[in-house]
Order: sequence, then C-alpha cells, then structure tokens
Amino acid sequence: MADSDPQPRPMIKVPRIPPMTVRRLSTYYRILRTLEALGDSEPLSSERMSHLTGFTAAQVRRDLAYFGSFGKRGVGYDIQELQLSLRSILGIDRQWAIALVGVGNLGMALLSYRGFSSQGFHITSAFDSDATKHGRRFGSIVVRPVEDLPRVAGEENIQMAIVTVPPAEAQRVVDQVVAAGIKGILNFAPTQLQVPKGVWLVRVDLSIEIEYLSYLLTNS
Amino acid sequence: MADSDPQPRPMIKVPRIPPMTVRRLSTYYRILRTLEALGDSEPLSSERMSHLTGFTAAQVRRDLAYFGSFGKRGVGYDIQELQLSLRSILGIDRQWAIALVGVGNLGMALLSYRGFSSQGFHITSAFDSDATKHGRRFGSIVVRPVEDLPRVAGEENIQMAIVTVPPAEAQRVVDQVVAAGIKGILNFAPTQLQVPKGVWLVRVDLSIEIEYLSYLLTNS
DNA sequence: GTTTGTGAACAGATTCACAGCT
DNA sequence: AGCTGTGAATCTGTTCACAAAC
Repeated sequence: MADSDPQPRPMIKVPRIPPMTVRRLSTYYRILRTLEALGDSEPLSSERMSHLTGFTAAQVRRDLAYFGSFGKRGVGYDIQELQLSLRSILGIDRQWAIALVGVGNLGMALLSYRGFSSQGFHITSAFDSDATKHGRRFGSIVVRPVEDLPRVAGEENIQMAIVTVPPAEAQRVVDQVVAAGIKGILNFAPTQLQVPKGVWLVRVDLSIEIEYLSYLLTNS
Repeated sequence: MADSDPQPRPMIKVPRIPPMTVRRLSTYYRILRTLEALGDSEPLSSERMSHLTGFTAAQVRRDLAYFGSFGKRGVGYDIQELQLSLRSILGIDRQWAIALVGVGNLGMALLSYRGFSSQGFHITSAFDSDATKHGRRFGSIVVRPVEDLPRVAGEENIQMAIVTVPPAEAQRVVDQVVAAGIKGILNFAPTQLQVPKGVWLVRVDLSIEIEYLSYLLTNS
C-alpha cells in the first residue's frame, strides 16, 4: 500500500492542477465528512457546496472536473463516492508515518495534536539536537538525536518530516531530513529553505499570518 | 499611536494590493532584519533580494512600488530605511495586545512561543470554556472563562484574538470575540467561519497543509 | 554604468454562460 | 427540468523590457 513504485508518471491524469485547487479539495473533503457524519445522504450540488464553503459553485465544479467527472448532471455529487475519490486524489486513503524534528513548544504541541492522526497522519518518531531532551517520552514516542534520523527513517518507513526547529538550524536539519530519503517536509521555521528537486517543502509561517492580520487592521 | 481614527480611507495610498504582495513584505522585512543584524549596510538591490528570497527581482520591485518609491535608481534600497517603511506598512511599528482563546495543546504552545512577542505581538490574556482550566497560570497569564472576554478586551485594549478551539466551538467563540469588539482574528480551527464586515479573519489550517503535502507526494 | 519604477505583454486562475447529459 | 462539465471571456497577478534617475 505504501509502495514507492518508481515510474515517473504513475497515472494518465494530472494536466497541471493549480495549487489552490488542491488546497480547496481538502475543504471539500472535510465538508463531505461532516455531512456524512450528520447522516446526510442526498446528492450534493455544487450550489450547496458553494454555500458550505464560501467558494463559488463554478469553482467547485471546475476544481473537481480537473480530476474527472464525479457528478451526475441533473443530480449532483454523491457524498460517499466523491469522498472516496478525494481521499484517493489527496493520497489520504493510506497511513503516513511522520518524523517530527525539533521538540520545542510548537513541536510538543504537534506531538499531542489529535487532528493529524485521526486522518492517517501519524507522528511515529521525534528528534532534537538538544542532548538534554534525548530519551524524553511523549506518549509512546521517545526523543532521539537528529543523527539517528537516517537509520530510524529507514526502519520505520517514514515518508514525511515536520520541522519545528529555530530558523538558524532549519537548513541543516532539512539537509539531514533529505539525506534520510524523506521526500515531503512541512516546515514551520520562519526562513527560506533549499531542497533538491523531487523533495516537496510546504511552509507554514506564523509570522507572515500575524503580520498580514496586522496589515489588514492597519490599512483597511 | 494605537489610535482608532474613524476615517474610511486614512491615507492617499493603497490602490488595491494583491494579498500575496503583502505576505511577501513580511519575508522582505525578515531578510532586512537579518542583514542588519549581520552588520550589512550596503544598499540592497532587488537582484540581491531575489537571491535571498527566491522571488524574482521584478516581483520585489513591483511589490515595493505598490507602496511608494523606496529605492534609489542605480543604487538600490537602503536597508534601514526600507525596514522602517515596511514596519509602518505592515503595522508592526507598534505593540499589539492579543487574546488567546482555547488553551489546548496548540494554544499552550503559542502562549510560550517567543517568535510573536519579539516582534510586538503580545498575548496578554487567555480564555477557555473548560472551567477546570480557569485560574491556571502560564507565566504571567491566567486562564479565564470566555464570558470574561468582552470585559477584559476593553480593560486591556485587546486588538487581536488567536482562536485555537475545537472546530465545533469555533463559530460560537468567534461570535464572542466579535461581540467583544475585536477586529482581527487568527483562526486555527479547521472549519469555515463567518465574520461581519469590518472584521478580518486569517486562517491557518494545518490539515490543508499536510494534505497538500500528501497530494504532492502522491501525484508528483 | 547600475538599478529602480512601470507600461505593456504574458500567464494563470476565476467566472460566465450554455451545450450536453440524466 | 436540473445540474454538471467546459470553452470562452474576464479578471488578477507576474514577468518583460526599457526609459528615467542616480
């Protein structure tokens, strides 16, 4: 299931998807899960999805149509079926093993955050360069030296890393993550980082968010 | 300084700025601070800023030119001067008082996160709906009932709220934040929220980020 | 000579509007 | 009759390329 088949282009689809489209898919998926949990089983129209998400109906249809024809004309989208399709597209129809690097305040919070694991994202190991933290336990996870990352990544088949180290260490840590063969990195360090081709880096920068809010309050 | 002058359009500028431009300003500002800390006082060209940020030089110039003429032709941008201009534009040439609502794992992490306060963003009070948490201290901050928010917001002149409550509570909490007269909200709850006009909502959705990473790893 | 600031060209994303299917 | 899927039009953001300033 967690195969790493080495073909360059695994399937026929994917005619260059706008990043924002992919990000909206997560929202659609969450809405569908909520509706299902509420017992709603009516087919869902793009119009109704529009009300639920705040995106336009045309955008909902366009976004979904990038990946195929999931709806029935005159009817709408089947909640169950579309949910399964989105799970498959987003790659969340599987379990992901994740290493957390940097066990500071934010790192510790993410270790205990339930929102990830419920959707198949499992932080299975934690690393820190600070020797005084080594051996410390968080639930079933023991903090280890960053040097152990390559070995552990192989042993535990880790496919993602969450980086929550101070900015000055971030590039060095990311280099180690890449050297460990990990291809996906979620970076919380507020700094510009380089990764080689074939490695994906997604950045969450809280300074940018709060300064954007500051801008909006100041200039609007 | 933290005046709330009630004119609809406070200054001459602002000819509709692309949100992404504003978000890049934060990055420029951070680079400038770093350069200054390193003792670099050469004027900075858009070309050099391009190398440091990964954005194109043309984009750097266009972004800055939205707000005025900060550079000298043939020379570049003065590090000190541009830094001051960006501080003013971003509204971070002042102190912000922030209420944190929802003292769970993530909320606690943000309470101890140093990255905010060093740049003038101060979490000065914390609220939770869980009575067992009331009175608990984090440094100088005592956790209080959410019902106290309107009173405390007034007393402590709070201008922003960070919302880190479970999704099911988020809309109710945001309504209380709005009722308390707070105009800027940084929301971490993974759910769609409504705020009235004049209130700014910035969303940080970790599910979207990690699912986007999952998509990239699955489809690239 | 160098580098900005900016019209004009370009690229990308969103919305419109309707043909095509159920 | 109703709603999707999609070309075409529109809107928004980025890059080009060069005249103006130093």
